[in-house]
Amino acid sequence: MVDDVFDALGAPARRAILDVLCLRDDQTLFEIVTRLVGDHDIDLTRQAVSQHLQVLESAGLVRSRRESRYKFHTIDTAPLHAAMRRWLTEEERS
Amino acid sequence: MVDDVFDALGAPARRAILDVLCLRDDQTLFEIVTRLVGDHDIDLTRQAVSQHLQVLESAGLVRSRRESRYKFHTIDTAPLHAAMRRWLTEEERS
DNA sequence: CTTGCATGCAAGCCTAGACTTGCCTATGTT
DNA sequence: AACATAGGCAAGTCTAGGCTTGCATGCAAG
Repeated sequence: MVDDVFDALGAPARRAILDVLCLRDDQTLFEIVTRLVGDHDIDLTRQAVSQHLQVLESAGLVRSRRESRYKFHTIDTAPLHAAMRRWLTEEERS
Repeated sequence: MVDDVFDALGAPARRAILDVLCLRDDQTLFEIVTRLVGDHDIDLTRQAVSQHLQVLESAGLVRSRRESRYKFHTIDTAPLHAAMRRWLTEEERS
């Protein structure tokens, strides 16, 4: 579970997707692609971003909600907190 | 810089190395290899572990100290703290 | 000074996974 | 009905990097 989080964060493209989702919740696949190209100079196809979102979702870092033909994606930082405690000392875990 | 940290954490073997270094500081390459094989069922050659240590060191997650023919490795969690703040909200950064 | 131990360097192999291409489904619009 | 939009699926390509192999270096002990 924690390993999935670090594997997901291993790809720069997925970190950029989290950056995009961090600024605004409930974004569709097309919105994310548009912002990646426009704001991050990352030129990926829609399918590539879709696959990255699947990885992020199965790692628990992204939650999605289907609404008619749209699918809205939202970041979930909870798994991040759990993952980071792995190498912290006792007092650092606060 | 922060990207280097996440790239370094992307490989399971490197996370296991950090696990080993987390339990005890100032371990040599051979000690780390021995503990990986014994405690983590990770069977890597000395050279593989050495290369992983270089990646971890250039990411700032491991500091090393040379003493005659031994090289001692120590974990440094400071870059972790900086990296984790990337997707946290304002109040979460505490 | 030879032998053994701890590590470094360089080159090649080889697989995981990042990315694309092409086609398909579903929903909304006209 | 046709058409456009939002997304999914599956198969193939191709490169980064994880890992190995072989040799070199540096230090210590006998």
